[in-house]
Amino acid sequence: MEEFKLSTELSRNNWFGCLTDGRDKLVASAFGASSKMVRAYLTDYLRKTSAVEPTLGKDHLTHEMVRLFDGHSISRPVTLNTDMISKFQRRVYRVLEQIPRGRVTTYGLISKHLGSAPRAVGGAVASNPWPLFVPCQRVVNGDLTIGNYGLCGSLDRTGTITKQNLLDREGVPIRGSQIDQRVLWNPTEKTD
DNA sequence: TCGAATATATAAC
DNA sequence: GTTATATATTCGA
Repeated sequence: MEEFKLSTELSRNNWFGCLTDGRDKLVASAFGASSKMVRAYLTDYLRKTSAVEPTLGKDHLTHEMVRLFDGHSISRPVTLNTDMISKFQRRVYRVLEQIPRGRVTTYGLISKHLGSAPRAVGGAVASNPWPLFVPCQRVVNGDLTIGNYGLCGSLDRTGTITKQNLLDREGVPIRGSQIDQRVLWNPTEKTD
């Protein structure tokens, strides 16, 4: 039976957690105010498909999360374990990975690009298993307000604050709760 | 502001 | 299997 490892780290007044498989591929990540929330969320995520409990350990990936949390880029590439996600999720996350740092796009633009619907895209973005590594914070409302952000599965006001702070540290210009239209990125743009 | 429309995922038959 | 219900949305009246 395959081994999974759960590692956590306290930094910036937040707990960061990574769930990795036997080949050190990232199965899921999570962060939030309490270690209990982060651990519970990740073990629950694992239980969705596998009946095993992860072993506890250390991993450099949590430190990469802190870098991303600070608005920096990661220092070495990460391999994602995509076994648990749907085909549609894959299509959506491929778009998210192309949004440049310091810019944002909207649920509506992504849905147009994929020939889907905004609400369906919202669903896929909401179930992003790799927050920070896959920058779902860069997807905002069509009117360029911040929009929602779930922390360990729970949606509330603090999630939106967290999302705004993440964008701010990435260099996204925000006045009040309005994002500057100049940093809006359209998925049809060439990224190559 | 409020309701319908839309695609996907999940729970419920 | 098929049908209902719930979404990190959007657009028009």
